[in-house]
This record gives sequence, C-alpha cells and structure tokens, in this order.
Amino acid sequence: MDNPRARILNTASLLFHQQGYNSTGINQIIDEAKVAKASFYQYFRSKDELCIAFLRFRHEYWFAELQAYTQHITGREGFIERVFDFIIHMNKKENYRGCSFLNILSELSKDQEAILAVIQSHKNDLRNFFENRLEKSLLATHIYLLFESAIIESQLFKSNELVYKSKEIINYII
Amino acid sequence: MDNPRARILNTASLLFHQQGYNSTGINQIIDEAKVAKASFYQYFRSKDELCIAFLRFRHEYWFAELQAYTQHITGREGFIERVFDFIIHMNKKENYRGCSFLNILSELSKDQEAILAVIQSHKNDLRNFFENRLEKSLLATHIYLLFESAIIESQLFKSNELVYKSKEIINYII
DNA sequence: TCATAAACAGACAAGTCTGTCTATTTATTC
DNA sequence: GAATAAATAGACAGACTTGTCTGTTTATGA
Repeated sequence: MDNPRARILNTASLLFHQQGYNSTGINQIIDEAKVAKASFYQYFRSKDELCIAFLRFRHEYWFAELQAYTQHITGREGFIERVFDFIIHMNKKENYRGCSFLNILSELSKDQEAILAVIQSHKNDLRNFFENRLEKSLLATHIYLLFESAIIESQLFKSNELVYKSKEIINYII
Repeated sequence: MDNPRARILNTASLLFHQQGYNSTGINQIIDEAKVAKASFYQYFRSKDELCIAFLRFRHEYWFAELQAYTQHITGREGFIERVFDFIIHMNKKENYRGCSFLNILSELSKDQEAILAVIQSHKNDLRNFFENRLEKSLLATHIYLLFESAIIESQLFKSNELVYKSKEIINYII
C-alpha cells in the first residue's frame, strides 16, 4: 500500500469493480490513489495496460482466496458445497459485484484482444481448478457452469437465492 | 424501418450489442440511423430512456424468437434440447455477442435502478418460461442456470463448446 | 393551396475522457 | 553533501460526451 504502483492497482481494483471499466477514468484513479498523473504513466503505458495488470492482480488475489477457502476440504461433496459457500462469502464481502472478468468482458470492443485473452485464461484456470479437484469429468464442467451462473445471478438480483438453488440441484443429482 | 423512432431503435440495438452501451454515443446512433438530433430527443428524453426502450424492444424480439423456435416441441427432453439449440442458433445469427441484458448489467452504476429493473424483469420472465414448460421444479431452475452460463461462455470463448456440454450434462441427468 | 406538424442540419455549452508535457519537490545513493 | 532517481502538481491538447437550441426544409391533411 506504500508504493505508487500498488496504490494504483488497489484503487483501480476498487473502482473498476464498483463502477465498471469504461466508467472509471484515469483522473479518478490517480486522485484517489494519491498519485501524480506522470507517475501513473510511468508504471502503465495506457489504461488498457492498467486493465490487464488489474486483471492479473485480481486473478492472483481471487484464486488465493478460493484456494484458502477450499484447501482443507477432502471429500467431493464437501468440496462442492464449500465452493458455493465461497460465492456467498465473496458476495457478502464485495457487495454482490459479480465477476470482475465477466464484467469487463461486456465492455470490450473488438480490438481489445489482449484483455480478452486474460479473461479467457482466467476462466480456463477456473475450469481446470474444478477438473483437478473433481477429476476431468462431466461433473467438473457441470459445477463450473453452475458456479458461473450462480455468480451472475447473485449480481443481477443482489441475492444468494440461486446459489442455494445450485447447491440443492447438485445435492439432488449426486 | 421507415419512421425515425424505429430507425433509432434498430440502430441502437445493433450498436449497443456490438460495442456496448457506454461505448456507443448518441451522435453515432443518430448518424447511422439518419435522424436529426432534435428528432432523437423528441422521442427519447435521455440516453438512459433509450436504453430502457431498447431493452423492452429487445425483450419482445428475443422472446418471440425463442417462442417460435420452441413452440412446436411437445416432450420435455425435446424441449430442453431445442432450447440449447436456440443458443447455437442465436450465436451464429448474432456472432456470439451474448446476452444484451447481462452485457448492460455490467455497465450500470448504482443510480440506474430503472434499467436494472428491466433486466431483472427479463430474467424473471425467462425463468418463468422454463417453469411453465417444465413445471415449477428444480429442473426448471437447473435449465435456467445452465442456459445462462451457456450463453455467457459462448460469448467469452466465441464457441458453442459449452452449449454442447450443457446438453450432454442434461442428457446424462434426465 | 395553405396551415400545421414533423422532420431536417448543425452550432453550441459544459463537461468528460486519455495521454503529454513542463517544472518542482522529495528520496535515495555514492 | 552532491548527484541521481523518483515522485509531485497541474496545465494543456485534442477528442470525445450528452443535451439544448435555432432555424430551415419537407410532409401531411383540410
């Protein structure tokens, strides 16, 4: 939190998450991060480059949280339960803001391929995470898909209802 | 396609879908719709009001397409198959642009509650659609959730892979 | 044909945006 | 302590944004 780069990244995380990417200006970021504009452009060539740095930063943070939250669980059922509890946990923590990656996806134009690649890579990692914990199986993909929609519906309705429903569905099926 | 209002709505549909809401300016809309700015503000008080009109317009169109695509199907299995085929159909038709409603959701700020309400209402209608065709059941919610993520993953990866996977999952379960 | 309505073009205000630049101050290191 | 590096503030260019406004032209209907 002491060096400019970290302050920028932390502030951008907050603002992108709260207001969206296109609605958040560089000026607001540097104001709230208490960083001069020249310093900003010292660390990041452009806003899009900041976006990519932010997504990588967010990726590291989010996965670390998910790992920590599910690490100690051993059984398959328990793991799946826990994974949906993680959504509830993050919804509360971050006020139903949904997925940073999908939020930015919606704002991309065709020429922002570099950003798209980071988003795809994040989601591939998530899918792999489930395949590692549940064996590469239809179930892993199933959980991935329900996990994705559970996050989005939480954001849309600012509610955990469909997270609980997802858990019900899985319990019924397994 | 002949009166200004319809031209605006059609052009906005295209541009919002292609470029996103915040990245599309009024000026571009009126240029491409070949409508004077004064005429635009005759029909819509503000850009946000256009957004709401667009979403209602899109809602009507999209649901009509979905109805038409699934109307003649009788059995439960066939209906579910058909519903996922509809995603593939729309992906091809609209170049993997995903869901207009969720795309705009990501761009909303806190004060745009009126727009949020239209999006929620659309998704409630979709969920009701499944509950009507499949009886109010856990299965209906299940299809709704997989349907949602199938659309999003199509957009993200510009591929139907996870739509096919969703069908596999459902076939395995039923 | 003439009055009314609906469209047009486009200038303008007031604000936003990203990115560049100059010039100054604060830290760090030899 | 002097030289170098890293930070600061903030003006500025140029392009964009939404929304208002004036004035002109085209359609419509009696």
